Amino acid sequence: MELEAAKLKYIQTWGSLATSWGINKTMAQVHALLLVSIEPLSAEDIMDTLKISRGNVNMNVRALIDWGIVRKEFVVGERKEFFVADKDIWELFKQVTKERKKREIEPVIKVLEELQNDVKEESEEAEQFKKLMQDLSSVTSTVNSILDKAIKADEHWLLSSFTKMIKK
Amino acid sequence: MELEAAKLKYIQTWGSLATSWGINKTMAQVHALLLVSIEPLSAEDIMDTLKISRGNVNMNVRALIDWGIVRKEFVVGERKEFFVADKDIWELFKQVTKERKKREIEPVIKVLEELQNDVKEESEEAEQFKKLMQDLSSVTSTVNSILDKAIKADEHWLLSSFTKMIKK
DNA sequence: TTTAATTTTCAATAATTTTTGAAAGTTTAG
DNA sequence: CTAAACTTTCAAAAATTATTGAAAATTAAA
Repeated sequence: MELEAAKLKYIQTWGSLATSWGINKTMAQVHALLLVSIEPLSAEDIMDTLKISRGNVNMNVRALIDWGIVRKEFVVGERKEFFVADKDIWELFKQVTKERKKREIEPVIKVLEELQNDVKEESEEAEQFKKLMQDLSSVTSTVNSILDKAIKADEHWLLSSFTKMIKK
Repeated sequence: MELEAAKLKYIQTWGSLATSWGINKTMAQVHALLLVSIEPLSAEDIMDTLKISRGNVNMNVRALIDWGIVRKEFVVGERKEFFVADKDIWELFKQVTKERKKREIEPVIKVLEELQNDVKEESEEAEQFKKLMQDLSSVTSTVNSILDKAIKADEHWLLSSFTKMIKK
């Protein structure tokens, strides 16, 4: 397979994985494109390769910068902005995990804990509900703390430490 | 807070978490409703509580059954079908993880490996691309194998505090 | 300054996903 | 068997989400 064809296939594949995990397809594709590019790319380069509008590129590049996985880079003699994605994939995984944890998982844990505390009733049914909230927040917190460790750890922590946990 | 209000709030919260992880909101809400219900619920019960159509209930309940996290149950003297969600949350986590792994992560690993092998070119650029595919598939595989272990692990390894609710 | 290049914004539009509801299909009681 | 109860299907409508493109804002060169 040609290198360029392979790059495009990777961009497509990554885009569709993103879609099923609730991440904007274009955003994933822009990121994938920057990853496989040797040179920094301008907004126009991205528009041309992915066949998308200027506005779309701008919005998604900014989102990627917000997420901390893409950065601007200046090219000597060029006025316009260029973008690069760092190619350390483990770092990328950590960044994305960190953001999603903070934005999505942590608020849910908070609500589950509140619900547990706010129900004052003491019927059998209420106790069951509180128990369910507790179990849910337990599992959610455990997942959260595994992710926490992953974020802080060195490259191969995740696998080995997890194995230890299982074996106890 | 009233128990019923708390249940509804939980259903909402869970629905919005689902949305940001690429899972249909109604599907998550139906599941949440079944989780907080003491009795098995009929399609009509679900329609009434969530204010959604019969067709919608049918589709989403079937999807939940497909995912292996909801099952039909018969109620004596009743002709229609009733549904229940098992309340073992760890089991739920395992089931969902298993499905997503199989449907979404594994096919991506396969593509990444193919891309690595299919590019025959040996330029510096091609080598960098292959290296990237390798890194991506190694991170993806690591995540995948962690999930694998979680799925296979004994029910209680994660949380010693886990107590069972109604075990059928 | 002024002007041209470039980036950002956002209302309008397009694409996608979800939901509805009524008709068709199935099952069971009598 | 037939009829009523119930479930499933799926085309059309609604809701949601993503994208465009042109105008406004910003930046930097002249």
